[in-house]
Parts: sequence; structure tokens; C-alpha cells
Amino acid sequence: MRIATWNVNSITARLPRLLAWLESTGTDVLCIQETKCSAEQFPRDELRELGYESAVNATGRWNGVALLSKVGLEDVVSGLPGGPDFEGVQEPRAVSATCGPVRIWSVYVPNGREVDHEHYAYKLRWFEALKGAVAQDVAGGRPFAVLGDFNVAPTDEDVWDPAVFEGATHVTPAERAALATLREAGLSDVMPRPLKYDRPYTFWDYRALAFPKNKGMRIDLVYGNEPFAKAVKDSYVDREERKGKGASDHAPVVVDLEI
DNA sequence: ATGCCCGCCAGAGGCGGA
Repeated sequence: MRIATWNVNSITARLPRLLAWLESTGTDVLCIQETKCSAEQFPRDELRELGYESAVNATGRWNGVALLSKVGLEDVVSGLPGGPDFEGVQEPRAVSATCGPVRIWSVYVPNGREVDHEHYAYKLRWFEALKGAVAQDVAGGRPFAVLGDFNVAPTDEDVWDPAVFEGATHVTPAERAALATLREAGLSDVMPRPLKYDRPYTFWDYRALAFPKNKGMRIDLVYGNEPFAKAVKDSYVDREERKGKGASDHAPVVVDLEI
């Protein structure tokens, strides 16, 4: 069973690439972030033609998440139960479902913007709510995983140059502590293989030749409970998908399970 | 070559991304 997560940076702009990628990889379940579309605009019909059911939490031009599955899509929960508002709004940043033998979350954690910004405090509150919302499933015997754009580089090894990020979001002790809390609760970081170079970065800025220079970050993560982690046979970052015209600035992270 | 940002909404240019 092949599960993946991909921040597509607009599903409308990425649709031709998305459909081709799904076909070529044979992915069974895909967690999508930054759909940047309304629920009505989501391309359910095109995906259904490839055999995927869709669970969508999307409200317009910002954020938006989805789950695609060829192996069943049951007990869908849209949103983060107990999650914080931002500027009075529950943003579409989480959707979860049972896909065959596994329970899966697709999450788009708030960016944080600047350390002294209200968005950063919101990000930390969002992580706190996530920890509470997943606790039961983490502890259960069923394979369970949270996949998505966590907007945190877990260690200094997960950015191309830690000096560049001094004082910036994505690398602060508080953000990394939020990830550590998830691990202490029973989730482990499923580390993907890089297909090239030594680090499995998942994001490269569009600007300043970041991708050709491999100035990347590993911020798209797979956090699985013990039954999930035990079933993992392989995982890799599909950096090929970051190449060429019309690429997202994030690459998919693929996980193969023997389940 | 993987190559100097992209997508949204709007109908210009500002915002967000990280």
C-alpha cells in the first residue's frame, strides 16, 4: 500500500501534474495541502476517473486540505477538533479519514510568519490541539499517521544552512518542542530517503535557484504510531516532481507499507 | 541542465508563502 503527502500549492494549477503523478506512482492514498480552492472547485470528477474518492476541507484562495483514496474513505472528519481560530475563523487545515486498514490525517500546520507575529502563537496553539485530537488514535492498535506540511524543520540537519534561519520561524525551540511532544505521545518521524544528495528535503523556494542549488528544507513530515511505523517498508522524497515548468515548491513524500 | 517565484483574485498589484 502506497501512501503519500504533497503540498501542491494550488490543486487547480497542479492538476495535470497531479493526475500524471498519481498514475505513474500508483499511489493508493494521497494527503494534499494548499489546495487553494473552494470545495466546489475541487476536481472530484477528474480524480474519480482515476479511481479516487476525495475528502475535502477547502474554503477558497488560502490553505485547504484533502485526502484521496483508492482503498476506501470512511469516517471522514473535516477540520481539527478543538483547534484554534485565526482572526475569528477556523481555517481549513486538517481532514482525516479511515482508508482501508489505516487511519490518516492530512494537515497543513500554520506557517507562523514571524516569531513575534500572532500567527506564530496560533501555530503553537494549533499543534497543542493536534496533540489532543490524535491522542486516542495514536495509542490504539490500528496503524495511524499524521501526514502533511508541518512547517517545522525537526533539526538543524533539515535545513540547508541553519545560520540563515537564526531568529526565523520553522526552527525555533518551541516549534521543535511541539514536534517532540507528538513523538513523546507515541508518533515517530518516518524518515524518507533522498533520491539525490544527502538530505531528504521536501521544500525548495521558487526564488534564487534554490532547487538547483539544493537549498531546501524538510518540513513535510510523516508521523506514524507504532503499528504504522512497523509496517513501513520504504519511504522517499520524489524530488523528480519538483523539476521543470509547473512544479509545486514542495515535493511529494512517499511511504510504502506492507499491510 | 532542475535555472533566477508562483498563484490567488482581479482585471493592478498586494498578499502569502518560508
